[in-house]
Amino acid sequence: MTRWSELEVRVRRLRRRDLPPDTVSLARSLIGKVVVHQLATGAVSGRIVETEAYLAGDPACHAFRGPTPRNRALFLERGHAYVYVAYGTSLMLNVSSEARGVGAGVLIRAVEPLGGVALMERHRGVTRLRDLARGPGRLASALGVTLAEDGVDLCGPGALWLGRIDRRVGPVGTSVRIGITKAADRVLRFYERGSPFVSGPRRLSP
DNA sequence: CGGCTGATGATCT
DNA sequence: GATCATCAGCCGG
Repeated sequence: MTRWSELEVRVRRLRRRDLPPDTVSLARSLIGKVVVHQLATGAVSGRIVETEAYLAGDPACHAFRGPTPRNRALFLERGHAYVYVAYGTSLMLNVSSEARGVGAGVLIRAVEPLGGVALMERHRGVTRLRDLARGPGRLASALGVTLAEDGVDLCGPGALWLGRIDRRVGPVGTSVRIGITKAADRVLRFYERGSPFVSGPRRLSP
């Protein structure tokens, strides 16, 4: 019989059928779900508290101008990782969100640290819990996500996967997306109200 | 805490 | 050559 330490939480893998088959529903439904990464040095995990939807036909979506070497993972069936480099320094973790051939995804912008906190602190070089994975670049760093994870199936048997835990999800708020210039007025950001682990200016997360 | 700035390099035109 | 789905650090209130 498996024993769970007091501080550890049971996380069950999400199957593809657990993911809503459209981008907006997926972005909303990922709030409260969990990202787990099993590394050689240990497992890290975080509870998703903030996402953004990037739709098919959306000028802000990287897939807007069609497939390229960078964005090809956005065109995979929903539930695959799309990882890319932003501003030359930060990696962004997304989940592809539509049928194969349709380019769209959900950016995971922030997680509440769950397991492997010491390892995440090491990855980030900071110890303040609130700052470990608040913001998409920090999140990828904390979870040890690299370009090697681009295109992996998050619903498969791999080391990087999505899960759920038995815990209440607070009310989900919405706002415009952060840090973009195209289609900047569309309300496609989702966050858990009241979570201190959400990124962005406070006025966007009342 | 909010606002601003410079660093930084991959990606595509 | 332009454009970034960002971050850390610094400054003022």
